[in-house]
Amino acid sequence: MCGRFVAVSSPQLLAEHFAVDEIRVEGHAASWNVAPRADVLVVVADPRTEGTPRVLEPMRWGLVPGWAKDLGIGDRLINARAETVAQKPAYERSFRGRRCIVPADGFYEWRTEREPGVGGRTRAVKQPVFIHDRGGEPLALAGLWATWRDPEDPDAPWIHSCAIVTTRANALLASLHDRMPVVLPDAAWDVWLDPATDDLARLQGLLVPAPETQLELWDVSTRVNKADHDGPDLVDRLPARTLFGT
DNA sequence: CCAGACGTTGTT
DNA sequence: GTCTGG
DNA sequence: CCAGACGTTGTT
DNA sequence: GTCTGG
Repeated sequence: MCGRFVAVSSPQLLAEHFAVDEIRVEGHAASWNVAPRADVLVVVADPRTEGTPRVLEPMRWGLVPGWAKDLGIGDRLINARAETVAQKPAYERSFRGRRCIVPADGFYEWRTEREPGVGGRTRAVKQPVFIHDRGGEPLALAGLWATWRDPEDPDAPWIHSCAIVTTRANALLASLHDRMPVVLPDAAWDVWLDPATDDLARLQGLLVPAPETQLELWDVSTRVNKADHDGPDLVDRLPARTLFGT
C-alpha cells in the first residue's frame, strides 16, 4: 500500500522542523513521486558520533539487511508491519537499534474504481489520492534503517537503506485501505530515534494510526501512476467529478 | 505503489 | 500470474 | 541437523 | 544473522 510518497521540503526546512544537528546531504532534488529504490532524506540519531546528533542523510528506500547477498531483497522490504516488526528476521535488528524518521510532505493511496469499458465490459481505474498534513507540515513517518555492503567487493561503499512502518488505517483512510504509514507526533520523536531506547513495548506503543484531524486528502491526477512522472501538478486537487463527467 | 515485461544467442 | 523497473 | 527464507499489499 | 520447515 504505502509505496509512493511526496518529498518536497528542502533539507534546510527539514533540518529546522525536525531539530536536526547536522545536514549530511547536498543537492538533493525534491520529488512529488518518490518510489521504492529512490534515495530519500531521512532523520537518524547517529550513535557513532559523540552525543548521537540528529542527522539528515539520504538513504535508499527498501531495506537491505546486513546479511543480504545483494540489493534485490530491498525491493520487497519497503513496508514493515507495526504488529510484527519486533519478530520478523528482516526487521528485528533495525527495530531494536536503527530507527529513523522519513520526512514526507504527504503520501499516496489508490482507490480502485470500475469504469464502463469497451463492449459493455468494465475497466479497473487506479484513482490516486494525496494524503497530507492539514497545516502543510512535513509528516514524520516512522522508519527503520540498515547498512549493507556488497560482500563480493572489498572496495564497495556502505549502502544505507530504509523502510517505513505501517499500521491499521484510521477512520479517514479506512474507505481507501486498511493500512497506513505510522505518523509520529513530535512528542515521540526523541524516544523513537534514540538508539539506546530498549523498551520495545514502549516503542511498539508509538506505532498507532494518526488522528483523523491531522490529515486531509483529495483526489489527484492519474499521472501519479507512472513512477517517472514528477512535478508539483501531481498533488493538485482534482476537480470533483460529476456523474457523467470524465 | 503502478506499469510493463515476461528471452537467448552470438557478434561487435 | 509474477517479476522488474521506476 | 541442513536448507532456505527473510515482506506486504490488494483483488478475485 | 536468525528463524522456520523438513
